[in-house]
Amino acid sequence: MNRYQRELNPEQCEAATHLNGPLLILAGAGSGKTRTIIYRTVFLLEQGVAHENILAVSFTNRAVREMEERVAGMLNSSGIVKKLTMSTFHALGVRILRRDIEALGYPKRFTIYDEGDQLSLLRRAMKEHRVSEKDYDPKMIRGLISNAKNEFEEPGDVRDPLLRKLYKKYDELLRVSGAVDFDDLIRLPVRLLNEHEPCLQYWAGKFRQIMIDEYQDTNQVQLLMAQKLASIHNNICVVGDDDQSIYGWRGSNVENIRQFDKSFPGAKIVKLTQNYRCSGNILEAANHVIAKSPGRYAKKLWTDQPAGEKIGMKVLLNEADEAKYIVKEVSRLRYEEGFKWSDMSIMYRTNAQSRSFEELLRRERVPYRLIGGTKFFDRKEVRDVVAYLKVIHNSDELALRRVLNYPPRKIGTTTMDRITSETKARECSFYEVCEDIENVEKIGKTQKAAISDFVSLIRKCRERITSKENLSSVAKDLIQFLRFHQLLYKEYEKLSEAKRRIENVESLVNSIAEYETGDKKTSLSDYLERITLDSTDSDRDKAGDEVTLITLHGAKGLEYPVVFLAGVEEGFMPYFRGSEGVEDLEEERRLCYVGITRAKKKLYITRADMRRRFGKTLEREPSRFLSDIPKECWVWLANKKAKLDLSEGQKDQLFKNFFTDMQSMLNKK
DNA sequence: CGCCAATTATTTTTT
DNA sequence: ATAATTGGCG
Repeated sequence: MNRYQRELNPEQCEAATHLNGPLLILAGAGSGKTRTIIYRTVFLLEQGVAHENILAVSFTNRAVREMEERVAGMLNSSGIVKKLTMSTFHALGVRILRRDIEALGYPKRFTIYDEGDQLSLLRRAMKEHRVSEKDYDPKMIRGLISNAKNEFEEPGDVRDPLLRKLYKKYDELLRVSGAVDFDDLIRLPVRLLNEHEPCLQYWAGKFRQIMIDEYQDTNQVQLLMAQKLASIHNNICVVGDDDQSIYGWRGSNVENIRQFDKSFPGAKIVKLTQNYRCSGNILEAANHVIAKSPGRYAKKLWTDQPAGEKIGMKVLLNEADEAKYIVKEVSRLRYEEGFKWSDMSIMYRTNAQSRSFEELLRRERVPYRLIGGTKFFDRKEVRDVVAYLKVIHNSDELALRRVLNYPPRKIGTTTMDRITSETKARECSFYEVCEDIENVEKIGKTQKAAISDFVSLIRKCRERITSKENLSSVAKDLIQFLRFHQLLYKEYEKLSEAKRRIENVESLVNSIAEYETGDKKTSLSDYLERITLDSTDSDRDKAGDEVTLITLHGAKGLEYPVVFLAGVEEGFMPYFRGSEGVEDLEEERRLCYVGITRAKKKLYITRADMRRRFGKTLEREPSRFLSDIPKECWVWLANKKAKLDLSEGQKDQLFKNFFTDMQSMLNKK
């Protein structure tokens, strides 16, 4: 018996030791998916596939890091892992583009625009075409353009004349800015692979073995990319679970995984159906919820674990009571049942639901970490500082427009518009006009002085950076010089709000300093690219002993001994979007399934009868998915009586817990 | 152009 | 409920 047979179950082993031809690994929730692909990577290396010929792609930086760490752990060498290409789809796209993008007429040193940048650019496109933002919501148009790009449609392919016009203009603006958006990071590499033979030869030749994780989340253009990359060696292994496809509203197409053997003829399919995560009752409930889903691969997860505890259901009066109940239960599990804080997770559908839990957890001094919400680098105050860095880096016009009058320098729309028209007259960049502002007509004296001060500020920062000064110290001085703190105090009435934002600005400086420590070569452009491609809060992954608050989407791929599914009501699960009602009921069902299958030992399902939303009180009904959970799997939870008579062992535990709590509190300060 | 008051949107989200 | 945006006025 070899190592693979010994350490994997028969299905996992079959998948891990598959060598040639397309392979689909249908990996049910908790079926040891990651384990299987780690073993397969090692297997490939053992079979003599060279490191540089292996590509592993996933969606999130977190998943990539996990894969890297676990492969390194198995090989006892992190040096080898560096030669494997493990990457997100988007980071891989960047690599392909950095090599050959000039063939498409973009500059080699293109910049990457995130969603916010996209929106600013689109607004300008709409302005130029005199399309009113009142008539057409830029966010919606952005979504439509994004859909078109993800379907690999060029502007000319778009039916709707208005959309065609805006898409075209938007792409033109990207081009003159020397920028690409997130969607382009997949779409343009596909164009290169299609149109530029040397590019195809290089990449499709290089990757003899390709693995793609979370394949159920791929969209049309990602499928095209996969097909192109696999077109020479035809060794593509995708891993995923159609039951966990929850990103359809972002353009992912569950049919990609359901029709895998159509995209890659002759594909072998291996199903991993043994679940190692959930106890019996939890898995039983999950199986019943998902069973109704139409068009899925037939598979029923099974476990050899005992039935375990039944799922606890609880109905509360309102969201405050729901939070009270859960937080009390969390504490009880910690102090009476010996769970760690980090064993427990509270999950909900929308980020806004986290608030009531946060407030109470803070009040009760329960350590928690909140995952998701407005991402760190999307916060206004952080974006403002980053915009300065972008201006310093390459005079990026969008960034420049953002900060030219922030902090206020008496430069308003009139002046901005005049500069814009000057760029057209002179056929030069926005920044170049600013540099030569003295010779621009019709600009006020005050404005001219302000702009030339601004330009010399940027110049000074550039000089300091080219003379190898630390980025973080330049940023620090810049913030001080701009009197950013005072600005924030002025901008926010609430002192606590201003302080929070100042903290964020400080965290940004810390993030730069952290980036600079270590022996890797660092540069401003590399830092900026990193934060657009990997917006992971640097402290998000550091695991302390904390209760996790997370949305169902964020929880995919995670597991906890104890899960609280909160707000399991019509409106949240399934989610009602505005007046349109449910967007995709089946996807909502899958989301519910994802939530249930996160729990290993204990699952609580709670809901409230009433809820305040946008300041109005609403009556809430139980989620329709609850009726699919068999009666034998769950029980109503009563209010717990305080336990008065503790055993000696329990008292001892309580004391220990108290002690470690104090310790961690002190460490934090 | 800056400031204040009124108005309006915001609550799925890997990159 | 709250933060961000917009519109009118000085």
